[in-house]
Amino acid sequence: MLRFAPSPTGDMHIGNLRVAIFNYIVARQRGEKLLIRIEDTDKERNIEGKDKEILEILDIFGIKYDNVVYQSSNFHIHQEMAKKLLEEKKAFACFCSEDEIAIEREKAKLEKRPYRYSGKCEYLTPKEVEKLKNKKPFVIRIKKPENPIKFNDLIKGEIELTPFDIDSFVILRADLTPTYNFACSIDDMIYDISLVIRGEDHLSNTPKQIHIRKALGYDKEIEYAHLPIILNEDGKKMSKRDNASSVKWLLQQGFLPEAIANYLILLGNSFEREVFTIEEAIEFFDLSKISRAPAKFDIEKLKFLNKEHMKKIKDLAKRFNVNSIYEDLLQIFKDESSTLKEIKEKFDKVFEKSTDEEFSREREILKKEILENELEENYDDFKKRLQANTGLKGKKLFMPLRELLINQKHGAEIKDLYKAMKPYLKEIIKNR
RNA sequence: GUCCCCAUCGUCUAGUGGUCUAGGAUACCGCCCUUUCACGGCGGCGACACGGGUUCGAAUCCCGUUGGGGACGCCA
Repeated sequence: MLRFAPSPTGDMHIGNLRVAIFNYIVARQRGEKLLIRIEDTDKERNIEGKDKEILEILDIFGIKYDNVVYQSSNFHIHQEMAKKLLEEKKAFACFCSEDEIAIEREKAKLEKRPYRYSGKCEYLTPKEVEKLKNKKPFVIRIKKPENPIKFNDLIKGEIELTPFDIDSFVILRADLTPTYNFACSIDDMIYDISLVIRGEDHLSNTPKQIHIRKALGYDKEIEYAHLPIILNEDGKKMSKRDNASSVKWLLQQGFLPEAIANYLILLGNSFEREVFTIEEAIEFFDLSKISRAPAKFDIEKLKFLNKEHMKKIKDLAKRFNVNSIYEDLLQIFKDESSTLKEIKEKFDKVFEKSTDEEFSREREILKKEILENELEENYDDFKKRLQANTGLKGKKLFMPLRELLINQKHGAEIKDLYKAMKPYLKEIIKNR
């Protein structure tokens, strides 16, 4: 079983979505199930409704999963496991206050050395522990391992972390809730996860999680693949400040889910084809071939892919919830737009009044001519008549004419527009 | 600061010692099409971070430098 484990603490990030897509693809390739695990261990930061939003987004992208679980519902198991480690002396109660730790951390920074837990509470006698337990709040720390922890990452290769870098870290908070690493490690164990695909920012958590399971006596090896992170234009990690990092924002901008998914799969990869769907990618995607270097997000390339995927859409009127007589016009706008939003903006403009001064006189002449006569079947005949009866020609004919049609000076060929708009052309021009 | 990861056109990448005067895509520029713009067709610009090795031969292997990124929470 594979899993996608988002925390419900903010908008879905494209990096997260990429992780979800890859988990889905690989689960399908391996014929394994996909579990969605909502990591809601931090009560303070959980945002009401974000879990539903995440599931909706997975749905929009066509990511099918077999089950959804909430990490908080396993708290009792996490607590039991912590108790077990405590009894086996693989973990210990730590009475250091947050202030004390903060001071030590500050000191380490000043001395330009990495902060590590002092080990102060590790060797308290059982009697001392009992005494302190009644007086002070405490956390549970797991003892750091005796030997380095090694694992083989499917993307990064062999990774090793020393006991010093793993450190004796907190597994249970003072309020008895588990920390991320502890809950995650145990849940991966109890749901029998075979492969964890996640972002590179978790790379140094992995040895800690392996250490936890080893301490619990779980021998089965879980495979890992850590994806390089996505950088913004400036080469920094994409954050909430970057609009494009939000899946919701991209969707609002009129990017198709198919195109976004396509782009996220393509990023850091190379295939024979560049334009494809998630389902098609299952055929040729290879996790081990992802570039190990972080990649910059390029919205221009996304636009290109969006255009490609938009070509396939035949029911734009339905998508925009407008009368199907406008389908042909929408299709013309589609050819010159790179997002749905762009199409819609061009379409909406057709129904607005023209305010442009430059050709207002020519527009009036043409408007009168068009409204007073029957429309020709053929555009060329229509054009000839306008030319003959108004005396307008060249730029002074075509620019105002296009403005009458679509309220823009530039755009698709008038011939095509005429054909598409003929049934309702007079209506539009009347209100222009 | 410490640990870990990474390094080919602006961007995403192909490339696993000779087939590389480095291929593709995108972006950009030009021409054609179009009485305009876009689409489409054709073409162009553009990269092996640097310095040492190894080798007959290095984008490719090794070392170093530089640069970038990630991690160092009772966040996930």
